[in-house]
Amino acid sequence: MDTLAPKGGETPFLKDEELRQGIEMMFYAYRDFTAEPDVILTRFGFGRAHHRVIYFVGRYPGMTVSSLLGILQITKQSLNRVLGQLVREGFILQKTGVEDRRQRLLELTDKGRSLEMELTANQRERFARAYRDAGDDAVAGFRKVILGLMTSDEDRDRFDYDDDAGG
Amino acid sequence: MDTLAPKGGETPFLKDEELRQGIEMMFYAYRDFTAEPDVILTRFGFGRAHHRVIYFVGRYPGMTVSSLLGILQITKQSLNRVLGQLVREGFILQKTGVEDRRQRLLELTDKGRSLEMELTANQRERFARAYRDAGDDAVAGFRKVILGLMTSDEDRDRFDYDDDAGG
DNA sequence: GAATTACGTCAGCGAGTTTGACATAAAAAT
DNA sequence: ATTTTTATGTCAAACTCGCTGACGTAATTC
Repeated sequence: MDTLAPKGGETPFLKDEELRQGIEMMFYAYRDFTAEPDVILTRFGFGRAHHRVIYFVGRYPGMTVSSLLGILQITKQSLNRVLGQLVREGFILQKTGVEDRRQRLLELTDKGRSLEMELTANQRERFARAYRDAGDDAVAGFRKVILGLMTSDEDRDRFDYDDDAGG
Repeated sequence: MDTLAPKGGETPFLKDEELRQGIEMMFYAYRDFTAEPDVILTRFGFGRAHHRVIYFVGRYPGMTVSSLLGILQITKQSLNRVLGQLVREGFILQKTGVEDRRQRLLELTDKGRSLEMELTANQRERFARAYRDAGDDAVAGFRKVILGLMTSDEDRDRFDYDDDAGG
């Protein structure tokens, strides 16, 4: 980094600068957040898409293909290439649903759980360090803001958030 | 969403649950954060990579190719296809450096700035809303945590952060 | 019995990344 | 002045990962 200075050094409008910093912080944080798992994944011939599938199946054992599609927001064709690979290679198990036999309930095998743990360990440590260094109040603020960045309440509701909404 | 409940409902270990929520919040927020610009980009036949280039060139006018590579952390071959496209189509201008004539200093054309504004408007609004709803203290906490998620001080130093580090 | 739902699959396309090798021009080092 | 390093660009091949569109099957619902 050499002669780099953000444009508008005289802060003609503080708000814009503040918001742009938000945009950039998201970029840098996400870039670093995914970098190390990506390295592990290449050892298995997998990519980031595999990570996401493994992560969410580990998180919600017995989840359906539909709900996974709803979370990832990709097409079933895109998912199926990745998911099929994980099933064929023994990382994920599909069980026919009991109530609705059309469903294929997904869960990790031991092999899958092992990879999930290795991948997630890094990201957990990253958050543990950031949370510890920032302190509890900062963490509460972080959660408030990042939940506010999401588009849908459906996603926000996955987290126990206490907005002023709760009467 | 149907019968989805995170594994470990009895919170056998609060920490793990807290950290996993962090991981997931990052995923959902980033997914939504990029979704709408992606739609605009397809109108121009561009992708997310073009957005990043346009954004950072707009942010740091006169930046070099090297520093852009340093920020994006991709290979020059990857960058060059995207960057070359943006130059050929008149969104970005390359000027030979004055001090170092090997450098190609990058800046947006009017056309480029116009697209940059359209793309960024959405993300700025998203942050404006999230920041406003969360309040100043929460924003300060958000910044602390998300800066802590980054790997390098070099990136943290792009932001005016007041950690206890500043003796 | 017909319509809908959950899931899968074949085929093709394109963006975006990678590695590796090579080329040119300018600057820096000797 | 020559050599080495730096900044940038380019050719080629491969792979991930998303997309659209079409079609198929089994199970459920109407």
